[in-house]
Amino acid sequence: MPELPEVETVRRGLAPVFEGGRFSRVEVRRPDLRVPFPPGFARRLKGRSVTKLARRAKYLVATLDDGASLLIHLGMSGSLRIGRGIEEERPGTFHHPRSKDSAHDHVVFHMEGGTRVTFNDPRRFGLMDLVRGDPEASPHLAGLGAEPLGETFDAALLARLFAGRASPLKAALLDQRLIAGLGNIYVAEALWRARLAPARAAGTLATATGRPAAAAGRLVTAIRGVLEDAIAAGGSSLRDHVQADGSLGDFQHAFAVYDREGAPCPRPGCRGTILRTVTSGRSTFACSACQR
DNA sequence: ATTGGCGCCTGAAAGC
DNA sequence: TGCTTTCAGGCGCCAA
Repeated sequence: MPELPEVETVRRGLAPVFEGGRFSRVEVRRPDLRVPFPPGFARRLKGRSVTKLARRAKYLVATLDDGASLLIHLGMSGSLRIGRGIEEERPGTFHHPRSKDSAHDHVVFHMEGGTRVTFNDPRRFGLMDLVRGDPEASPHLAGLGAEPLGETFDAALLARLFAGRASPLKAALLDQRLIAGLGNIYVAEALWRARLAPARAAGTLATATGRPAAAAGRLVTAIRGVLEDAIAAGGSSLRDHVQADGSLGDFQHAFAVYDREGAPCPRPGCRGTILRTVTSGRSTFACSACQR
């Protein structure tokens, strides 16, 4: 759920608070999320300042002034709230509308100056870790594939990654070891934009010599485009979010196929209908007419 | 070595 | 109306 665009939206909302800020105290209200907090988590954060808040795939990476890094993954239902005093607002997250329940406020970062950042995660699929040295070398990030918004992500790279793979495009795109940051929603949207069927073999995007097929270029453009559009929409939802009912962000209204089973395909001239199929127990949405 | 499937976890929605 | 069941999915793990 929080996929790359949602995490980037959260990063942008949180950066003004974290960057240059210092943790006066960190409250950890349970021993674990999806995995245990590392030993001494709260103690090691206390007194540290954040020099930079970055994003890698779906991870937030806060660089600390002692050289360590705080990693935060939102899982499926994680959100971060910024507040001081009684009032709090969310910097823009993908969370459940009524999950404001403080019973799920698992971590509270108290910043010097009085601002609070509260991590809420009803389903506890999120995780936090504290790693020393280069965070890219940490177990969480080391195995991640290409950053889809990075400069090196192009048709040639995609063709190399997918060459020889018999697995469906959908599975290949969801594999974080190949391309990192896409989830079920944006994979569906990107494949629709590229007019590619989810079940098509990933290897068909490369020629026999390993060069990119035309479809590889379309897919790269589609991935970048859908992520950029979603980030732009998430950003715009930030303002609304303050008075918010907890909606996803504007981009949900722009879905072409995701969660639109039975709807007419929105592609001009296409008379197809959006179909929902289930693969590995997961919903897949696509137009059977224009996606090949 | 890849690739598919399961289960974690909770709340919303659908079903009876 | 109220209870029960299903579904959502990121990701680690296991199995074929």
